[in-house]
Amino acid sequence: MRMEPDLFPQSVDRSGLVAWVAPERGVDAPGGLTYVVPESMRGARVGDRVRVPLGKSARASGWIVRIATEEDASDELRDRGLEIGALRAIDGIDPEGGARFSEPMVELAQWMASYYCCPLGMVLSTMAPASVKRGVGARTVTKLRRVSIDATRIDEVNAALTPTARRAFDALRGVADAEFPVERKKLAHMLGARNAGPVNRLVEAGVLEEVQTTSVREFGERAGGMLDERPAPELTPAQASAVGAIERGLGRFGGFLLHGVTGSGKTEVYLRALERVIECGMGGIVLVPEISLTPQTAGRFLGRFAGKGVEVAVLHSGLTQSQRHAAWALASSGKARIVVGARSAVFAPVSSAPSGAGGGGLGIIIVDEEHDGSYKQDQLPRYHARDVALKRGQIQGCPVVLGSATPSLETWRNALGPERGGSGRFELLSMPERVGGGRLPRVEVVDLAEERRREPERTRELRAIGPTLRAALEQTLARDGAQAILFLNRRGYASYVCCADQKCGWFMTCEHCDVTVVHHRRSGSVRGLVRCHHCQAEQRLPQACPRCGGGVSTLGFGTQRVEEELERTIEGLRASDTVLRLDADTMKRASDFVNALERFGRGEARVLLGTQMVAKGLDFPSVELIGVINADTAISLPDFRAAERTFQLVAQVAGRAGRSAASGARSRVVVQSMNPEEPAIALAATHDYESFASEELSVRTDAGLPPAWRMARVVCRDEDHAKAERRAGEVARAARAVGEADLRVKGPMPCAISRIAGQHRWGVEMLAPGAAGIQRALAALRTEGLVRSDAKTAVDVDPVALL
DNA sequence: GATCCATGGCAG
DNA sequence: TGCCATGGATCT
Repeated sequence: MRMEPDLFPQSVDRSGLVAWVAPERGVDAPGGLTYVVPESMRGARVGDRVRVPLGKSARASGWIVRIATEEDASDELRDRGLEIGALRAIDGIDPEGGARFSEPMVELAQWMASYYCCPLGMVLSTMAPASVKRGVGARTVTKLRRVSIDATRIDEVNAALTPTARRAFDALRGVADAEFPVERKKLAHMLGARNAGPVNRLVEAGVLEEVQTTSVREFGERAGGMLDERPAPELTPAQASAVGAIERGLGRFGGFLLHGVTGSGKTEVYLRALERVIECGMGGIVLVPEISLTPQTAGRFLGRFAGKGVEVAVLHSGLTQSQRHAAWALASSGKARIVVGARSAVFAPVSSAPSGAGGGGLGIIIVDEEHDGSYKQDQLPRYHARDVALKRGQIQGCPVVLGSATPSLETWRNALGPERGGSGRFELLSMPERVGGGRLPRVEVVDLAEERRREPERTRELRAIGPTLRAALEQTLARDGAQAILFLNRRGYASYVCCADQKCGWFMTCEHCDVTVVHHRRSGSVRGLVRCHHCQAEQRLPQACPRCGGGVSTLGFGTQRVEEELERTIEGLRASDTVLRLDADTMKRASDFVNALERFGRGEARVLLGTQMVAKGLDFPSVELIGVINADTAISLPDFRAAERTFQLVAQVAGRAGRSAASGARSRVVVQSMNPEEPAIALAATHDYESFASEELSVRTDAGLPPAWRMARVVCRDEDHAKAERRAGEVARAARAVGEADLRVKGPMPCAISRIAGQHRWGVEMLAPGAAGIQRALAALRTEGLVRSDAKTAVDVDPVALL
């Protein structure tokens, strides 16, 4: 038998400790793999990033998630069939980066790994930015430290020094301990030397010694950008009472729903709560949807705290790797006590502030626009940042404030008392009025069918913008400087490519996906191309119908086509550059978006036309018209949340209007719809969230759907249709066999989009009255290896989109 | 009968 | 994730 050197753990120096390590990738061993802690790593702590041997000869990075003495661990290991003597040793601390976690964060990771069915190491890996793990932007600097010298040796040392070095030695005594370790140049300057020479002599004489310190480059412009230093306004009674409630909740866990209509001043409430947290010596995290993390938003937070000497780290997608690392380090060291960022900022190391920096830990987490879908990650681990924020608040004992004008039904239900069908878990803070007595804009819902009939005979062509919206737009443009925002949730030119002959009924679909394709036009090309919005595959626009040989036509309006229509048909928009189109096709990078918003803010364009991107948080005082070109795009999707999404979208877009006193009175919101009677649209138009929510909540409760019940979904993918179906079938059968009371298992069934990028998709839905039931069922399946999340299986707990 | 390659289980 | 054992399919 051949002996591997690694099989002699007796030969490693051991500290009598074993550590459980979660390797960064793949390995789904609950609780991690066990290793011996070598003597050289005596001080190892939970959360340290280490290198470990894995498999025959490979090495992997991972995190220590638990440490115990060999004695305490031996029984447990024996139960698992492991001998302490056979354990391998940790190689050492990962030399590449300093991504270590505090114990509460490791606890959070363990909860996520179990709740979202994801290997622990993978969770930890997503919790730290790649640049922090790899040490991008970190540099090692040699600094100097004072060595204590016996008084009797002072003369001896002096004798060996040159006169300038002797003077430096004298001056050294006057330097405060707190200055060390210090950089060579800086010390020379402090000692009054003209160059590093005398300092080097002192090193040679053994009075100073070199130490290696790693630091992350800091960026001077971190407080730059748009500083919004408007003075803190006086609070409205509703704001004051919300701030008061949050203040009373500081220092322990508690959930709050700040339900405030658009323009009710939610941000000011966040700022006040943060001020209190800072006064208490703690820090805070503010989460915002990725799309609304503009300099405008960040500037509000930076501006308020810049004057108070409190640093704010902003984590946005436009940062370079080393800037991201720097921002992380700033939070971790306690220099920045407030972190503003999108989804992944929920993991920011705010709690690990050293007490010396005045950081007593995490004092509050704020989740703005909590209903926003971008808080849910659509890759492993499929976590929801709002729910992770709540768990983190629970672990670290701080309040979590969820803010929205249109809360998700999940949150709404948690904020309602049991007498109204809720759980009463959160405290509800309502702000039903706009700041400064502004009125919510009056919303006109126009019936598109009716609008079409009203079109004059001579323009029989189909237009996206009906007479009412067109007239409103022309009136707005006639007023000096007034601007309009138009919203359409469809990219491209035309949404469908089909046979010109309706009797034929052919619709062009993607070769690789079970979806229709979208027609895009390119400048300089008349025919353009068709693109699949799921796999990005492109084809030429066909000239003839492949089924009957007839002509090809296109149907439906995308933003591209509406832009063209605006410039062609609206008086006052003939000149180029007056319409600014904002969608994923024109906005390739985060900076494009920022630039576009700045241009619109300066009035360089009169009309902003865009998709989702224009619905969120924008606040432009000269906007006097909001148009929703088609409110129905989401309503017929095969997803039980279709109505909720439609309501949120219409209400959010409408809220962009009349936000300044001057424009308030003139502001109009026009919503075009084929289904004006639909409650989601009609109630959004009257800003009646509560009626919509209570109606929708009772529908969901009767149907046994979230949020009344909890859901998890397993999707099996395979190139081979039969295999995908078979694997989904096994999952469904096993789920039914778990024997969990009240567990409803639906499927196997083909997903709403049954094929994407050549992969057939079959799903299984599990529903249970509470999260615990879902968790028990998933845990059982996980032990059987049926929900191992890999390239072919996706487990989605609390899914937000069912496509 | 030997060899190639895809698949699945496993790593402490 | 990456490695290796397994076994079925294919070539000589």
